[in-house]
Amino acid sequence: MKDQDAKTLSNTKRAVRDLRRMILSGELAAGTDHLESELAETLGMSRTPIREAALMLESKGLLEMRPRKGVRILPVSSDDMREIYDILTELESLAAQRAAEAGYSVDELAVLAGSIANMDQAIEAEDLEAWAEADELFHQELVRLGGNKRVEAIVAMMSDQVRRARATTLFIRPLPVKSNEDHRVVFQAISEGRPDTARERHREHRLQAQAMLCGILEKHRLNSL
Amino acid sequence: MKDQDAKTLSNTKRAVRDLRRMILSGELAAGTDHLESELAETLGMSRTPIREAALMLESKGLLEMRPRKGVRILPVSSDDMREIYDILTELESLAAQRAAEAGYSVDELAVLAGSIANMDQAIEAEDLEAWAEADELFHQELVRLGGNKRVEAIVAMMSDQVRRARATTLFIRPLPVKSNEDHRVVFQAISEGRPDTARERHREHRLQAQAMLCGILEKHRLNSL
DNA sequence: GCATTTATTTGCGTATACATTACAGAATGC
DNA sequence: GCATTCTGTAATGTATACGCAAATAAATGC
Repeated sequence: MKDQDAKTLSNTKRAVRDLRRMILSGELAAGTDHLESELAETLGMSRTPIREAALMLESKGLLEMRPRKGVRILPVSSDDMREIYDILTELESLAAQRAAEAGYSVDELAVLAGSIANMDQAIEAEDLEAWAEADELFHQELVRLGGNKRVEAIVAMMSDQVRRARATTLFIRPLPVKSNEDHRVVFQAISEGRPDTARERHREHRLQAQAMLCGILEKHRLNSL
Repeated sequence: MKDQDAKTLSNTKRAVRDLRRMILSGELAAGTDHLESELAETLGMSRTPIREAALMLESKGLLEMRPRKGVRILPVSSDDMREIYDILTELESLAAQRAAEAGYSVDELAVLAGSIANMDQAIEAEDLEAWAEADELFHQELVRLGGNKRVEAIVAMMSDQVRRARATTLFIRPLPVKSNEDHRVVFQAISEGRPDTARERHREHRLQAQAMLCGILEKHRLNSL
């Protein structure tokens, strides 16, 4: 098991993990305030590791520490979503390009291929949760193949901020059939070593996803997820 | 004055500011280790705010906290530089595009124009320090005009990591005459509202800067700045 | 009754003390 | 002489205590 909970893991790291989990799951709702001492009690530790964890999550953009008001779970507006998707578009396109340039073997592209297969399956079964998970893995793996650790870190950060919003929009948006088509084309370009195509097609893919998502958010007046 | 040192500023914030300053100036050299207690004594405060500051600077990529070894000032290799410039290239190009789309007035572009003028002056006077400062301002203002706070934050972060390296390469590199030409072209495209041109020209500008800088670093075996 | 001032409370920032743990070096067994 | 275990120490991780400043409640003057 990976549950080295009270064991090797420091309290600070546990706090980071647990708080992040609670934020992403909505247990700590966007826009709500929480005293350091409350959180400390909830997680069964003192304020010190809570503060340290909060500091880290603050620089990851998940929350904000305001003197006397407690830590505030940051909501994500549709404007925020535009900002985030703009960044994801640029950096993931770069990753796609670099992955295509790297000339990976079929073997090395196995995870990417697997996630595409899983998305296809999920669509067939109309299992949106499964699709979302596979989609997440596809993008994560794509970025990993891009070979830029900093890009990886930034994309992971942005993805965290997006995750809550996606949970909401997942069941409003149209079935992502077109999306799967895009993934296949990008994959093809990478495996055939065509950087420009990979970059450009992935870019278009992301721009469409952004337009769709922000469109939904604005239409439904979902403004602080 | 902006020196609200012991006054309104908390110790943690002072520590962030001072440590950052010490790292960028080289007073805390890349690759060196420093105990929390040492730093605390140096800055005249207890370990608590030092730890909090270190945590923040860690997530900005300037240092690393390793159990028992102290705080390590992260060196920047030429590979790191490639990663960073790849990101700067993408995000600044986006900013240039967005700035051109925004249709700013001459007035709103004053800072940008001013920094270009300063660079011209600096080149004429062969004052490289002054040129670097104006160049920094140009890029910072460009990103600000792009109107994406997150891009601004990321670029600022990456710029911090680059700064030490530039101090070293500044006097090895050729006089940045071509660079100034590029800035003018990008500025022109922005003021005339031509997003594609702004984006593409700035992209080329950055790619050339990257090639030049990484070339120098590798040639001179400067591998941990 | 309203405004202004004064208490009081509450939560954070920071210092400090303590527990923990990884490493170094000594000591012991073989 | 080598490996192994033991023990001491140094630096971190965490709890706790306390002062202070801000927010709220109470009280006083008008």
